[in-house]
Amino acid sequence: MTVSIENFVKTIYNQSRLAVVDTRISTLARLLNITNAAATDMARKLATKKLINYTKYKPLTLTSTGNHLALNVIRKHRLWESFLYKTLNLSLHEIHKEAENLEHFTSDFLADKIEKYLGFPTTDPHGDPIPVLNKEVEIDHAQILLSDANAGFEYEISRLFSSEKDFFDFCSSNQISVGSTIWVEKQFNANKMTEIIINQNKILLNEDFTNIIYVKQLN
Amino acid sequence: MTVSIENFVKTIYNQSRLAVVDTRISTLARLLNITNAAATDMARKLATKKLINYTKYKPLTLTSTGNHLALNVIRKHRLWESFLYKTLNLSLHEIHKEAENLEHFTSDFLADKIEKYLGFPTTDPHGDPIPVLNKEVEIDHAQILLSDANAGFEYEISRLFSSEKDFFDFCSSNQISVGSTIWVEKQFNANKMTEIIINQNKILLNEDFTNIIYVKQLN
DNA sequence: TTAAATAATTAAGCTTACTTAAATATTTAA
DNA sequence: TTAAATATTTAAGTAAGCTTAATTATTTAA
Repeated sequence: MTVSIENFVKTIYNQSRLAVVDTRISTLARLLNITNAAATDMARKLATKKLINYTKYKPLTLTSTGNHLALNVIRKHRLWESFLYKTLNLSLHEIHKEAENLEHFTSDFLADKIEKYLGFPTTDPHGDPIPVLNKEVEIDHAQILLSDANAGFEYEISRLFSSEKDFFDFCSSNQISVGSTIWVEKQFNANKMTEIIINQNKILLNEDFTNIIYVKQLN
Repeated sequence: MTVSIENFVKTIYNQSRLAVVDTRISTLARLLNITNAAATDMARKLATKKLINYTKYKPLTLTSTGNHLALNVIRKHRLWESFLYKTLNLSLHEIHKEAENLEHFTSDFLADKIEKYLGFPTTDPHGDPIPVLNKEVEIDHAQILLSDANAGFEYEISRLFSSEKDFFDFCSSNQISVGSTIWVEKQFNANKMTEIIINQNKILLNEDFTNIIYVKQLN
């Protein structure tokens, strides 16, 4: 499989796991930085390879083979992130950028070695689950979006689901990291903002951020 | 730079460092598993990019830019080998195979981090020197080929210069590794074979092997 | 409910890195 | 020293993964 194909199925997979599923040609094209025409071409090609289900003008879905391929790439991505984070102490954004390249040039053999070295971790440093070969990724039901958290409760940050440098820079300058404890002060439902207190500091987050921060209620 | 270009200049570099320099089109084509026609094409292209000096029908040489590129790729290769060897305990051949892919998708930033993690090593687990950015690789004059060693002396193995699985399998099953001590029993000059004693075992090596094993005389 | 906006598709073309086949140059050996 | 062998180059063509431009389908908003 080529890098283009791996990135295409990986993007479909990621888009199909969002709260608002969006696997339209134009969305994939935008995320992959290619034209709609190129995305349509690729869709037709991957359909003949039985990696995706494709009906003209309809959103794309992965076949079970395509799903398997996507999970294999994502597994390697998250194992690399974990490995580089542990050994070289890179930042959350740095590990993502490097893993984005390495994921396509990693043998199953090497991925297994890394997995073993790390002690078979279940999540990467962003809190993203690391797929286990031939197993569907399970949803952690104890975990909810910060935008859905209730005011007046304490939560632990469990996942920072992003690949944007700006977001990670914001997180690190506000001590927002996986494992830290926060107090949800107020949900401004009208303007979709959330006020939290972290280490005595009040922060107001808008939905762009509260929709990618996952938390678990404490006690 | 593409993978094809990086591998092309890397191969020229490696061929130009052999005892018998051979950077002819047909040799490069064979080593890169492409046709002579493709190698000629690439030679013409890289000449316009000022990476190589190319005159029709003549052996290829690297420009200083080409040399720099080759060393950068080789540096990443050997840093990866060292890193995977240390952390994951892979074999000499396994680290080579993985590094062969990873070398092309490693940022300078990541290479620097690995180099620092390893404590700025000067050689990789094969004993191959790790180039330092913007410095020419120095030849270790204390080191000679096993084929040039003198009978009746003790040597330390300092480099196993190969990428062949068969060679590394042979080495590991005969306890030949970088750092081990050997006794050179006899040089059969007529048939280009060398008899050595290692851990009380006599082994007869032919020139294919004694021309890629480097040693340093002890005391 | 239909016109306008948006999205998706098709068609034609480009670049990279190859291929095979044919032509030409260089090297080797009788 | 020249004929044969080998090496290199040139020419034409291919597949992947893109592009732009034009066309067609779908969605949205008046």
